[in-house]
Amino acid sequence: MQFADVIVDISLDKLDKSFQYKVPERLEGQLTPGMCVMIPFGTGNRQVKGYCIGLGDEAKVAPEKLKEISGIAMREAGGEDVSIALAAWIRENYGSTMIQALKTVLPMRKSVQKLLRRTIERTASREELLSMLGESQRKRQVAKARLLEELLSEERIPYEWVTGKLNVSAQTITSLERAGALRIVSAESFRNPVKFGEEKRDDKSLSTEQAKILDDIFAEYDQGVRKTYLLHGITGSGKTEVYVRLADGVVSRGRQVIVLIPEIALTYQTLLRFYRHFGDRVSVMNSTLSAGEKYDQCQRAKNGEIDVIIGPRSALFTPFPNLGLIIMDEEHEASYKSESSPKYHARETAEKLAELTGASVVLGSATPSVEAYYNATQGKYGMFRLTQRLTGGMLPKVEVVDLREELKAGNRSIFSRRLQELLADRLEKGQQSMLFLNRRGYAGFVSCRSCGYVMKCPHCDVSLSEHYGGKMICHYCGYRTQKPTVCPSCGSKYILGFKAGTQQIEEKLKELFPGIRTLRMDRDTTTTKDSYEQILGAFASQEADVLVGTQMIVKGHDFPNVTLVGVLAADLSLGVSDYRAGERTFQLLTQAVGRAGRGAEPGVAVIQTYQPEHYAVAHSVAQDYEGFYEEEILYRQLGGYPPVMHLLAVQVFATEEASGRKLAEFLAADVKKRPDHEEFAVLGPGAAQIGKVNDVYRSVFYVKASSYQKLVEVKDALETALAALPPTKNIVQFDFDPMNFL
DNA sequence: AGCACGCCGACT
DNA sequence: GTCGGCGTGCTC
Repeated sequence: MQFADVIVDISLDKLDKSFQYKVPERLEGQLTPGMCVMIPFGTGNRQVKGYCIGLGDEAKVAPEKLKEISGIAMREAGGEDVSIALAAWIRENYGSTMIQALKTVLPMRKSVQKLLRRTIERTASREELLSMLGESQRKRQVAKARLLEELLSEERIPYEWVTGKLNVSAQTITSLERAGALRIVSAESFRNPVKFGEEKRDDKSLSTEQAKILDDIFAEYDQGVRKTYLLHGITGSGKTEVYVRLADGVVSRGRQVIVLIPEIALTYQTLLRFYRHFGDRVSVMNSTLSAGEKYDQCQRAKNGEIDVIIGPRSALFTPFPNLGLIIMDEEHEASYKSESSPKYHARETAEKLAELTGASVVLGSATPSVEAYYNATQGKYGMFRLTQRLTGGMLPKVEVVDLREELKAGNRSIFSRRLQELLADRLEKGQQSMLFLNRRGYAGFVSCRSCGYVMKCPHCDVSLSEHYGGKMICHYCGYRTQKPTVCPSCGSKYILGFKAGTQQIEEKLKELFPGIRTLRMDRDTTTTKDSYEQILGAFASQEADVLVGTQMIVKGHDFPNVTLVGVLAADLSLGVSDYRAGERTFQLLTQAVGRAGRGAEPGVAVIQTYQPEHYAVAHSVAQDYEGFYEEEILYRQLGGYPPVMHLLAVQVFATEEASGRKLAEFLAADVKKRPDHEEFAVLGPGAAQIGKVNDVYRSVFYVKASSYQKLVEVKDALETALAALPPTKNIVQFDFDPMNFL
């Protein structure tokens, strides 16, 4: 007798587990994991669709409770089996439950019931309702009364609102429907959520560099070659135009295109380029869309009504019938890595999806991720460069200020003398400035103000973080030590944790320049979706002289009147306990520098730093990506970090501190005693950087290996070990090559 | 989501 | 006592 684990395709969170069914003899051998099946479900045995996620020959519950699978469901057009194969791959490679993986890949299914956008409409007159209300009040029918009262003031109410907030059950609604008080109306509307302007084809002529890229890629494409290309193009070199032409070429070959853009960079300017080319054959997905609108998008994609979709990470799962190309702009962005389980990376997932559908992938960036560039140098990706600025705009002049010299000269302000001088000059000329603070460093690494020495862990080559009570802790291995009172390198007593916020900068600025008009942008001032646009809009219309902000301000719009960019403490992001610190710093500095001088006036960028000689700082000043990469990859090789080696973070979340720690220790010990333990290293376990969030304690340990596949094996073994353990409330999550460290 | 079960007030 | 509404919990 064979048994199948089936996930019920009811878009309900509570059904977040698999159910076991008997496999009838006629289906034995036919049924494989990943297939869609029809099953009798619930007390009424109504037929619902489900996904078979595994087979076994053991019944996990009382066998007499098991029902039989009715049959194999029809394969739906639109590549649903591709989605399921992709979900299975995500589950295997990133570690999560199949349910979580399916929910990620089939997010639209969640809104199926909202397809029926059900609303409740009043059908009786007010008098009739009032009499009904009186009657139900007499009968103490509280639920009915609640709904009737609501109907008196509102003619139509969304169905979910009634069942949700009003807490009126379905049967109460139906009984009122029978009484003639209301009607359930379901409407399905298909509309493009983005309005587009004039459909004007712009026939910009291409540069020779651009034309060559298109020619080369399409030459290979037409020979049936499918691969991943990395497009390394400096800002303003016309990457977007290349994307549009690539998409156009693939669409004209009868296939569809997914364009991934980090949410924050999803500007109207970029979208307009695609609209001009594709009109209403392009669709945009963003987080402001309702579930119903997202469902509409998917239906339109499935029906072949659109050729191109633009959106963030999740747009990858648009079910196109014949996907031909995936474009990923700003490929280095951290937002391409999912922060919730399954913690998939859109770049790798895009490559897998391309493999499943026979598509190509184009990655683009001005500052490629070390992973992507590494793959390109290894010959895994094709590589193209765009080295010319099309607009002819001048790259800004970059000046470096050594903050150690400032200290020696007696200037202990956040602003160096040179920056103050330039700020005053810009104020006088009526030009705008941007001041950029890297807030990542806020959590306090410990450095010496006199020589720039940063306290590091002796085992991990990452910075130690200062904790309450003068302790310094390494979050990789749990090493801890007392904070020294004098710098171990030069003996100075100016060894301090670094703390400075955008608010303080704004205040200091007002002290220094009375009457200055400032705008501040950070997580505190951009709580609503609109506030981001509002602040940028206000700055663009010159309502302020200076914009102070965190990393947010280095992306997005161009401000032609900005002629000065100040990076207040370039190395703040270097002090983070994270092997990506150098890469992130280089990317941020390069982007920040690129903000200056977008208009006719030439710009200046001032980079203040304690470590002007650090390679990430020095190379971004020189705008030299290759030079940076050479040093960075060497560091990754020596330290054994991705992409040279791979890292698996095993994170344990627990409501009881001791129980979570015990589980982490048990799992780590389990990994350490594997027979192949020489092929990897285990770091930890230790407390996570943020040890407790929402009363959940976090422990973490890391497994490091040169082969990714080995880490997948370790993860599989851990999953097996966990399944054998008595069930606890503790949650274990896996994160491969993590971007954010817990 | 849908369905059954058990609880509780109302009414012949 | 019984009827019917209402909340809760389960669905292999």
